[in-house]
Amino acid sequence: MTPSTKPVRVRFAPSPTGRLHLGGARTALYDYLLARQTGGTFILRIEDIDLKRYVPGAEEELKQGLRWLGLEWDEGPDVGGSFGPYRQSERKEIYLDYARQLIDQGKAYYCFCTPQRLASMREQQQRSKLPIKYDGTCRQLDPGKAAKRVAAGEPHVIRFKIPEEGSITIHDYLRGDIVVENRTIDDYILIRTDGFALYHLAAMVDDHLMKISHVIRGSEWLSTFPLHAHIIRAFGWEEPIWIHLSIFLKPSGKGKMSKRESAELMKDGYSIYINDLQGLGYVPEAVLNCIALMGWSYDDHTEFFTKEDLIQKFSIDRLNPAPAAINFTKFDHFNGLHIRNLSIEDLCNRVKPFFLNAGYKVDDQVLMQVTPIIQQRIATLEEAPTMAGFFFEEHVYPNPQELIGAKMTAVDSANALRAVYDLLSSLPRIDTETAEIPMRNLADQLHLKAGQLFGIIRVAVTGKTVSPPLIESMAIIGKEKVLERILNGIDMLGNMA
RNA sequence: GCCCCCAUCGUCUAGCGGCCCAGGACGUGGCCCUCUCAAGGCCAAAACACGAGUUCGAACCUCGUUGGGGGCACCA
Repeated sequence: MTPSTKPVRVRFAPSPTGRLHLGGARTALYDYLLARQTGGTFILRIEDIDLKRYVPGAEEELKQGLRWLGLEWDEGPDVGGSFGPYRQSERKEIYLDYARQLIDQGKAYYCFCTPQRLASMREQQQRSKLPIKYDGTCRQLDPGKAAKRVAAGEPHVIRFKIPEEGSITIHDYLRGDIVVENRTIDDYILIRTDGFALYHLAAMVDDHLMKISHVIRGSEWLSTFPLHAHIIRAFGWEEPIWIHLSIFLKPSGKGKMSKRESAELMKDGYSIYINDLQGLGYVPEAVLNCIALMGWSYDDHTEFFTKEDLIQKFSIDRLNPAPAAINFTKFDHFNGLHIRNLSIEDLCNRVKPFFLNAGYKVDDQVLMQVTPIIQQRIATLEEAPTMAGFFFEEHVYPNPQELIGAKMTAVDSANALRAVYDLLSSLPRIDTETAEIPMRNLADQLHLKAGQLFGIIRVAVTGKTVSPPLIESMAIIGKEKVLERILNGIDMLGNMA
């Protein structure tokens, strides 16, 4: 059994400096699932302490993405909660207070080294192939004297004092114990010259104050994990359960997803950004299903999951720490599965904007009839207009060459179409019941294969060589328009002969 | 360069010492169904990175090598 049958408090803590991508969404999803299945709390915290990196609109996009995926947060911006504020930019003083506590206890110290000095120090270390690390100059300073320099207004930062000797054992839920020598850990800066905290302090303080029980984050934090544990232990706080998720690799499996790689993907109609996925015709159900499976599995064969399934079946015990490459073709497949899992009405609503966007005037009555016959033929919603746009068009413009049946001449084809016209116009209406058998019989009479005959009609009526089932399509288009299009096809063939 | 993490089909993964000459899924190839395209069904090719060790027995445990990844900021 999962150890988390008690209600958890988990947080998704993105910095609003970039867009919400699949990796972030997956972290948020796991947070959400854990919270929902234990009756716990899912918190959204905006990590925007660094105002210099503020990106307008990023927070909004982030929230939109989460909402689109259906990952509603219980505490955070817009919804409040009793552990706020939930934006780090509004918590500056809190962090300063805690940093000063560490100073008082001798667990942190003031540092007056200038950025220039640090840069040249690093350069030298790099040249001598030494580990790159603060050299500890200000660590030796007398605390009293340092305090006086601070009081006098000398620019300074606050650094955490890592013990010189020994090692620290930290525990990641997926990897077990990790032992790190203290001498390899840097005396990281906690508070900058401008008084703002850095992530390392801010996140630990917030997690503690917000009573976070499980920290789920990317494995890029693994290298500063020992520092974080040191900070928490310096305060004497209880540690959360740490779960470091693997990162997402590019589809090739070689290297992490980069900006450049994303641009390449966009050309193929794929994107790692949640807000793009919506426009590309992906349904949130499929996105959730896919990212859930990147690093988590239920058993050796079950792969289709709805959000409710996931809430019920997710378990951190079945998480996999190995990095994973995104497989977009599988993404398409899952999107198809979830599209087929939708009710007709639901699918109508989702597909409509894509028809509108493609410039079609959508008749809702027609759409209701069209949707069932395209449901199993589209992998993304975006494919709907190209597949079925002709249903909403007044006229259709076939390629004359395609009007000629397989192994037939233009004259043969025109004759066949004429016969079809006579047949169909004699019917009270055109649908599978009334037209299927007569049409097949006609093909026989003309010594044609059904496929040959149907092919010609298909091109004349839909304008395309590939379409939903012919007779069902004609039933939707209606007798009048069908006959009109067939006449037009006969004309086109006549002009060719 | 230093620190840390990871390692099963092309990709996502199951496997936690004998059930595995390794199971599922996507993709690929073939067949069936079929008015085109799909969907669906069936079949096939396709992997335990390498080397030592532990053990009666290793994909599973240990060590090393190799490969991949992350980090080394007054970013998060």
